[in-house]
Amino acid sequence: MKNKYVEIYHKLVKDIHKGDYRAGDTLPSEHDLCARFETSRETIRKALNLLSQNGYIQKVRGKGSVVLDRDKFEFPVSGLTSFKELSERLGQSFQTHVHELTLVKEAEVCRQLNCREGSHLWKVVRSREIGGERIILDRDFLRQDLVHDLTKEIAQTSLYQYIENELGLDISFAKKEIVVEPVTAEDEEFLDLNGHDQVVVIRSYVYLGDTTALQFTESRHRPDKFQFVDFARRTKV
Amino acid sequence: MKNKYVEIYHKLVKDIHKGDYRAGDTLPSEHDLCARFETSRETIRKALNLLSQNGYIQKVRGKGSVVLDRDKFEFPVSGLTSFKELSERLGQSFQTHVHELTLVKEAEVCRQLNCREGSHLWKVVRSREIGGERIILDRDFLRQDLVHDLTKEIAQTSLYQYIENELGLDISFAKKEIVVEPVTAEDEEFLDLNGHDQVVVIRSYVYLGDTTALQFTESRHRPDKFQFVDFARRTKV
DNA sequence: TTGCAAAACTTGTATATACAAATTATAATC
DNA sequence: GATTATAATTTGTATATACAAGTTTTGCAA
Repeated sequence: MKNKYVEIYHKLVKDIHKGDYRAGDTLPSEHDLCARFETSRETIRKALNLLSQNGYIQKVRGKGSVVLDRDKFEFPVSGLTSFKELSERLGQSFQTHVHELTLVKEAEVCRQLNCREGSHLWKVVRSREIGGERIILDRDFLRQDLVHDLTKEIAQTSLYQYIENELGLDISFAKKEIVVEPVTAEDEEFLDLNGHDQVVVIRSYVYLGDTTALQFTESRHRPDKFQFVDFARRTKV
Repeated sequence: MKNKYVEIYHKLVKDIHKGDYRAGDTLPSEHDLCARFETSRETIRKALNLLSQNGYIQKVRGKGSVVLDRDKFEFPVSGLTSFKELSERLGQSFQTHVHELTLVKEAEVCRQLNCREGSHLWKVVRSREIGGERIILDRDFLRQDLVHDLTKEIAQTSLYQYIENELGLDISFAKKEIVVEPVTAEDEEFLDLNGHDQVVVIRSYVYLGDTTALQFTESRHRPDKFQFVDFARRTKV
């Protein structure tokens, strides 16, 4: 909360969620916002660009910044969101079971994370229980040279929170892939599959701000409980 | 191609694809790019921000703009990409079958597109054949007050191209949802399901630059041929 | 009242400057 | 040679100005 334009962004997001501005309304003009926040127009425009990128507003030249209806996609699986953040938004009772927490050497994963083939990786296998059913199986591989110590308690609460807040690592971006695959023996062991013979698999490579790879994650979801919601802007060719 | 910073963005994208800059390299500094393109630093920074948003580079303070490895996610299903653009990238033989092209009144869809309940909608049902198999079923609803005329030929080639280039409508953003659902009778009729009893469903609402809703699309994919690849930046809380 | 033109307003682009913060290269010192 | 301090390089933030382009409002004239 040190940058002025990020602060203004958060303030405006809060105002929209509060209902001060409703879908279809226009925000105050950039000029007015300059006066209100006592700052320059470029700073206001940086804040508005953040709102635009995250699907809160659509800027229309000559008109203003029109507030969009985000209700329908208030499922933030889109960005880089942790299971804990997701569950909290859902408001449902959830539970994490840690099935494995070991140091391994996986040459293939090492190669994809750009670390030495002989180096150690944390392997974490967790199932996620929501509403009494185990519907998500997470398999994580983390570079041990970046995350030295890891406990069952941390794996049970929030990996991301530990990595970002405790270790101070700067998680910055991820590449992810979503596909559908047949269930494995491990899926059958740790999930309540309810007769399903396929799972939705989200594979992610997570990177730090200095572009070093940190983590590979495979998140396996029971199909009937899976939903991915996204806001996408058309990239003009 | 009128804006300077968009032009610079395209030039740099082309250079990266050409191999002038490889993954791990740093681009020339902002100062150097100013000199090369004979422009101001802010203009260069706008171009670099586009590269960053689209996953081409990661900016590191004090260091420079590091080129990322986009090879693994060169599947542009992520943005707002049409089937035609997708197929061309895949380089495979593809074919579109138009099964239905009618004017209908669907109160439910009208409501979600924010148009009068009585107004007409184009309903387009198409199957997509790739490599000899019909694996995608697209069901489109378009507002007829915005797209007056529609022919089978247009539906067979590219709706987006017609809408953007011929009609001059400015497609700007979309909300989309990805879920897995059981197959319907229509799926069985128009798709080569190959024994699958579930399909991946992508529902999208497409909007114009002035925030008016244009289109609702339901794209149903055979699970084994479905892949969604995404680049996501962590939105700092 | 109606219609048109002008003005005012709003966002978009381009440029310039100053300083902060992080990294890297250089030089000096031990 | 190794370490440390300094300088140079590079990106980040904040501010300011000027003009372009699209929309809305105003006001004048018929």
